[in-house]
Amino acid sequence: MNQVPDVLNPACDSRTVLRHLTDRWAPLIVLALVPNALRFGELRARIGTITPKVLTETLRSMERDGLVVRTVTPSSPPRVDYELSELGRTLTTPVETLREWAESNVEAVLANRARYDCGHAATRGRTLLRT
Amino acid sequence: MNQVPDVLNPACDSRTVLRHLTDRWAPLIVLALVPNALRFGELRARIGTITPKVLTETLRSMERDGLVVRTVTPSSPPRVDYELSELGRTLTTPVETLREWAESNVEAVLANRARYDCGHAATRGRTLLRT
DNA sequence: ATCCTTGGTTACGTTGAGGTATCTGATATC
DNA sequence: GATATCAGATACCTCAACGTAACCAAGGAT
Repeated sequence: MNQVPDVLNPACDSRTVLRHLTDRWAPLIVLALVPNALRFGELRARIGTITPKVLTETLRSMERDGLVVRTVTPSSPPRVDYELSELGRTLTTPVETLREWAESNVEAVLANRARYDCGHAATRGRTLLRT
Repeated sequence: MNQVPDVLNPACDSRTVLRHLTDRWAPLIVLALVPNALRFGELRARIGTITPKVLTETLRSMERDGLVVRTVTPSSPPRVDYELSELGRTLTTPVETLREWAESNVEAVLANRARYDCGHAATRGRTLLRT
């Protein structure tokens, strides 16, 4: 359909894929699954603040996209493992790159915010550049 | 405060930074500004579907984080240019990496979705594995 | 005079992602 | 029996993000 996918083209499906990758929890799930497969409960604990409902939803949609493989072991208490698919594993680099940026630039960003908030309490509203 | 920033730690600020990077429009704005600075209207046209309100909001918060520099030229019709800051430019690689993933895997993802939707229309609801 | 343009602002309405709370089904253990 | 475990399901609610529509100020062009 589209000759060359282009995220900057609003009609291109790649934009929805990008959006999906940048869902609130998807990057964290990918990061959590990079080292090894995890069970539902482990994944939940690893991420810390996600609710079971949202975790299920996000995992389902990632499974649908073929990023994650869900394996059910029908034992006495059921056991369900989630792991990155082959395609999902190719996300490792992009997501890790993002993670590294975030982690190594938190301080800078927080400092910028503080400076901005401070400076704009004074110059209130109008963009200076007088004359 | 935090010794080692870790996105997988719910309390770590790096998580909010990551979340901010994955705002709906932020990645697209970064991508649009990589080649060169753009005026408000150009940026809007480049992205295609963003409303002025949301564009303003997103640009303001990116300016606050020190990712984008806003330059006002008080001419007759006002002129405002937006460009990536030095810090913002360091986002080029992470975001481009994500973009490339999205663009080169759209087809695969769409195919996976189709297969999933098809296979699960039949097996409806219950996880098979009968007996 | 009036219109056009640029880069917004403001007030308002909507929606869907995400959260909360409670429940289930199958075993297994106490 | 009673209770715990695991992996969710379900109903319901909230809120912040996002969208829509209208408006504005200043100067230049017509």
